[in-house]
Amino acid sequence: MDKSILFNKFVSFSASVHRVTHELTKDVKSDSITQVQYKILENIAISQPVTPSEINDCMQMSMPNTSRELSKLSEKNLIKKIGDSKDKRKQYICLSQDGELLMNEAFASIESRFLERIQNATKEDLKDIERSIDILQTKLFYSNYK
Amino acid sequence: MDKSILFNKFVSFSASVHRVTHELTKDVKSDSITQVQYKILENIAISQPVTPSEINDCMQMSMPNTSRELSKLSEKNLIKKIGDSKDKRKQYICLSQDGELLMNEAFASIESRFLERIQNATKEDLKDIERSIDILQTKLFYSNYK
DNA sequence: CCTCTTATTTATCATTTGATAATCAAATCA
DNA sequence: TGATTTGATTATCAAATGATAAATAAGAGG
Repeated sequence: MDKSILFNKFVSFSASVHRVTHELTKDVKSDSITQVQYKILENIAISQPVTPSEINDCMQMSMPNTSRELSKLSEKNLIKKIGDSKDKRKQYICLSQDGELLMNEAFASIESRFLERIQNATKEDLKDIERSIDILQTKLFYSNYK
Repeated sequence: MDKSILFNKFVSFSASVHRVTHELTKDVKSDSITQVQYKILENIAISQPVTPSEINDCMQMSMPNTSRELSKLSEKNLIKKIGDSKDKRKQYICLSQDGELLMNEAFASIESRFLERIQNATKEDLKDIERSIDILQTKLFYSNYK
């Protein structure tokens, strides 16, 4: 098996994934927040509660910038900060009610576009898609760190 | 088949793809260019020659901004602009020698990280991966427009 | 030839993002 | 206790990006 060919397929495949996800998520974010802020909210939504440092690591930005964006999200009442009772330096970030609402809407809109995209797929196709996702997720796009 | 479950898998899958490609491509770009400029070069590298408008569509930016970034790449001698002999409004963009060099280095570095990632995969795994990519590319991450 | 459209560029602007240094307060540790 | 480390914030700055209006210049169609 020629791994170079596989690499080429990988390159064009990930380009496709990026293009399609961009298409699906285009304009779903409310105009009141920026792209990074939306990404942060997404991050929080998926794994809340999180500490600013964790967000920081995932998003690969610097602490001062993370902090700044979190403040902005806080001002907009989209997140809540909850102090750790043990270690008073730490905080836990959750979505506020408004934040939950915003993200639910966003996800709903993405899901409906997704369903549109697979509307013509047969039962067989869907099975294939599911299996393929599972395979790639475990064998190629796995995570190194816990 | 529950399409909602599939949607959830899709969400976590595309997050994985983004994370992994980010890992593979992290720091491969030379410091002399910005992130967008690198993306544009990637785009050109894959489908040269391209017109500014085409880049524009793929990258989903506005023409004035595309034009600006192309000029910058031109100043840095990373691309060449070739006029269309028929339609003098059109141009074709290619990588210059320096540009080719830069992108070859980048791709080589990405490829070596990619190979590392699949180094423990068996022949069977590789076959599975390849088939899965093909399936997803045609059935899920297909392109709508030509 | 005159208009209309297309492909691109120039100029300008506000906003977002990234990076750095300095500060603060709480925890840890010697 | 005093020094150091950790988690987070504030302030500031330069650079990158995005958006808009306006200009240019060449095709296309009547």
